[in-house]
Amino acid sequence: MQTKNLTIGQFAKAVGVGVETVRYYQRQGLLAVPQQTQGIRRYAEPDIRQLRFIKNAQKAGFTLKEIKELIALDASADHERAYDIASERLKALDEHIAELQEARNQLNSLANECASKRQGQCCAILAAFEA
Amino acid sequence: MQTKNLTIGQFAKAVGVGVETVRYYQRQGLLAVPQQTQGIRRYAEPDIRQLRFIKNAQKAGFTLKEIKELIALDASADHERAYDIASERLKALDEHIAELQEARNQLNSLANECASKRQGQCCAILAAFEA
DNA sequence: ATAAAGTACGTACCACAGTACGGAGTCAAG
DNA sequence: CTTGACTCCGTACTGTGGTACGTACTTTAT
Repeated sequence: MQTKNLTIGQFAKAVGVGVETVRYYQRQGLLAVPQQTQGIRRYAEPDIRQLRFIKNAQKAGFTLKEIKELIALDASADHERAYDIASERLKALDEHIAELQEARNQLNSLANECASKRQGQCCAILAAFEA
Repeated sequence: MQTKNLTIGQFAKAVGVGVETVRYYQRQGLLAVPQQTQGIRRYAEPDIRQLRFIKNAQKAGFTLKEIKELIALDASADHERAYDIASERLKALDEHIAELQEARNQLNSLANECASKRQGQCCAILAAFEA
């Protein structure tokens, strides 16, 4: 048997989330709630793929709400809309990355400055944000 | 007069935040609460620099709690600790950027894939996250 | 056969970073 | 000298993404 063999605990562990998170996603309508057999639900491959999808989309910066929309789109095969959403997210992602890059560089030069003149009453890190 | 001339509304506007945000930061101990004259507080340059500092640090990914610590460090001149915090944040920032970069590239190739074969029942975006 | 571990479900709670609201006071312009 | 805009203050509420808790039931190992 390779289908419907996982309990919620094994299922959650397989994807690296907590049991409560699985239940939370189910409540939010992000994850299908499988039929229960004698009061216990069983999870299988499709469920794992679904949960992984959620986690991957989350990494790409989608909110759970957006992910829910994506899932709905999957069902309705609204290709156009999915593309639009992805493009939008891509743009936002690029902007966000650029911002972080900027912040990173700023912080980096501050830290270097601080490291080099390890004597003054500094502190460049604290002072320079104020500029 | 160029000192203590701004009301909270002008002050907030000068830095691009809401009045309620200013008050929130004051409650959180991130922003000094100036003396009030006849019931109205007045803000000046140092306050603006302080608020800008908070906003800049936030852009670098510091939480308000961490920013509060940084401010306290500024007062105590704990140079060492500030450097450590900055280094830590820098590392986290690099990791975060790498993650986003990864997610971005994945999402990008999905979107391209989707755009090129604009006919199949696709949808690569939705399908490929599942892989 | 019983104890420990796991599950289902509902409700409550958490951190984070604000945002909104209501009442009372103040200040500036007409 | 009143109207409207702004301020102060406290408390409450929001959204996001979970986490925890208690009760009842089931399953698994001993």
